[in-house]
Amino acid sequence: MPLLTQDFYSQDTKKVAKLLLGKILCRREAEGHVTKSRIVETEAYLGLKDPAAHTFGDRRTQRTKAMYLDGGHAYIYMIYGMYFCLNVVTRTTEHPEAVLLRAVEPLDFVMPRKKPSKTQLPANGPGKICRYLELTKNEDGLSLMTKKSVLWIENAEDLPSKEIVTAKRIGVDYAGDAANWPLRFYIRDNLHVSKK
DNA sequence: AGTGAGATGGCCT
DNA sequence: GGCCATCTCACTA
Repeated sequence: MPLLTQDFYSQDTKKVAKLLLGKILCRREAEGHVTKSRIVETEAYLGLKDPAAHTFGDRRTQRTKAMYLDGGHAYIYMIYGMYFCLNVVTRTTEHPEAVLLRAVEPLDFVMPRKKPSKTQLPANGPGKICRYLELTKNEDGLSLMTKKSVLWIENAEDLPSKEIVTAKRIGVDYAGDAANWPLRFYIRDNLHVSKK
């Protein structure tokens, strides 16, 4: 499958967040093997005018530098001192916006016969994605638009809109009314979506 | 099944 | 010093 290009990532952030559902996140391991996962849950962060976004009010800091790159780069930051979260930067340098990846479905996943264990559902949360794919600050700012990178996203067929559920974002209660904005998207009935 | 605390560090005022 | 775009485990019942 072809990679998603600059044109794709430059679009409206909310649109990109929806379109990313079902697309294939690819991670090249140290040995050259490529781990592939399907994106099943995302959240849009609308930059300058979004109180929940790190770039709210145009705050340019060391941490948010990658958000000011063109669309199609990774923004990875540390949270709670021990986890990392992976975002896809959208739009252009004047619009520091991004899509948080909240959950992916490992493509070699096999439905267990009995009860699923925690280790069989390893990437159903933003911190768990980075733990699963071993992503850290080292990968912050990397391009997602070339296979020469260690991280990229391949295209896949767009999902029908009835398979997409829209909801409030998680963990942003501090952001006032913005906490209620419908900017979280996930694939209906997908087993790998993060739990409430 | 539901609640609560602790881990742990960088960023921001 | 306080607050996080989180996760896990221990505790109640």
